[in-house]
Amino acid sequence: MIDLKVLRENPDLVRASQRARGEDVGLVDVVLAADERRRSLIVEFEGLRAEQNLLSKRVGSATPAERPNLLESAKDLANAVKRADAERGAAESALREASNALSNIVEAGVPEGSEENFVVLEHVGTPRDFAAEGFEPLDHVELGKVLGAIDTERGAKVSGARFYYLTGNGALLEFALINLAMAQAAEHGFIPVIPPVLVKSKAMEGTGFLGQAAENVFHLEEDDFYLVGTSEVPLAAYHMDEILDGAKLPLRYAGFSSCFRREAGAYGKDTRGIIRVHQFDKVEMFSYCPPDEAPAEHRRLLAWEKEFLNAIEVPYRVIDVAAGDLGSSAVRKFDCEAWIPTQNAYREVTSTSNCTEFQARRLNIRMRDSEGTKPLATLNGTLCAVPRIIVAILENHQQPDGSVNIPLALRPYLGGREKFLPVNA
RNA sequence: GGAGGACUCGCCUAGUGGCCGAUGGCGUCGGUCUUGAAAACCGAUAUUGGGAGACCAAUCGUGGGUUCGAAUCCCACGUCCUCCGCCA
Repeated sequence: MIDLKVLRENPDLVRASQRARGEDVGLVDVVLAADERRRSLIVEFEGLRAEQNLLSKRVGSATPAERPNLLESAKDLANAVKRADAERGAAESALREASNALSNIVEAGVPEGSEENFVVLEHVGTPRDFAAEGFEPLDHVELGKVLGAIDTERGAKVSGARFYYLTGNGALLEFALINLAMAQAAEHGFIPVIPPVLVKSKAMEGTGFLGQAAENVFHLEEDDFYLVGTSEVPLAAYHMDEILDGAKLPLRYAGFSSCFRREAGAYGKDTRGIIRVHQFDKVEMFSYCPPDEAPAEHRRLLAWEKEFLNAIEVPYRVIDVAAGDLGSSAVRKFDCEAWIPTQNAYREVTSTSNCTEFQARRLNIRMRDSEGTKPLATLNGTLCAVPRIIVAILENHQQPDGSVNIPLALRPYLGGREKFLPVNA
């Protein structure tokens, strides 16, 4: 939810933001009207209520003789108060609904346009020249088979499309990646967290995933639970309804969890392999910080993402995502895209978003400092989304004999091994 | 699953229909005293909304209800605790 004060004082800013996102600009006026109506109904209700409070006090101290008359008018007033209260309540929910539909106000400098209008900020590393090395690289599905690491066929047999088993080397590689990521996070002061992956609607809604992203969320009808698509959700909701001590910010958490995504609207996209799957594990960074520090914190999260990608030694580029491709909570988003040789393309492996006070307002999370209490900023960033990182490692570090070199940083977590070797079928 | 009990301001707690936005203690902050600190003493110390403001309104787990008036009475739900059963 955006700041209604900003909306009232500078509606054009919000209109421009909606336009940049390609979202409904007219919503701004709907929200303004709802806000207007709500405030006038509050004034009406409170006036009546104050009158009633006075009258009630007089009833208490009235003599038996004057009591019946007072009670008579008090009764009328009580009805009027009840009516006004109901109208006020309705106006408040109308405003909430309308303002919840508004996306966060995009940061100045975000590229205009939609998905394809991103701006490349930098390239890190150089893709290998497999032709020069004299062999044709295998894709991660084939490598996964050769190494006994990924079993997509049995994943499909047991659970359907977009499911897979990580086996042997694949499973060990996941554990190593998680350990490396958590070690890095802890070193930088993140508190490691293993959160619940089933959450109530309040958590899902407050994080902003029940709006435009709702179709990608698994919902357990019978128990009214939602399966999280990222530990961002339970990490953001962790401090729901709390006031945090400003002196202890930024507060940083690194959450490890399974993530579940319906991938609706992705029919036919990335159907091969484990680039786009319904279930995967991920280490996610999450930060609560003062609003004025949010842009700097955003850059720090990006730097930590790069640190991890540097450690696994794959070429990647960093992009500044265009306004039309931002989530509703985010004002700006940087993605890191790893080079995938067999696709001859950079593919998203991490993503970091600055959500400013948008989520905090919805989740009722505030900070207290010398200036009082106010909403704080929340930011998130991927540290390690396991399957995509596995794809990047296997494809980029493969050797002509089908083996895969293990990046130096991962070796301590794999018993010192230097490479994954093909297994006999 | 069954039976009881609890839920009040950062923490603990008083409060059974109007004198209660709410007592007291702890903690925190400010002051007096002190070379400094501690102790003692004095004072301050919830949140939200409306209003330019004096102020006004709301909030005692949540939502309903009774009443002129609810922290207080009634109903439902939630959370936690204890006991019993069941499962491991």
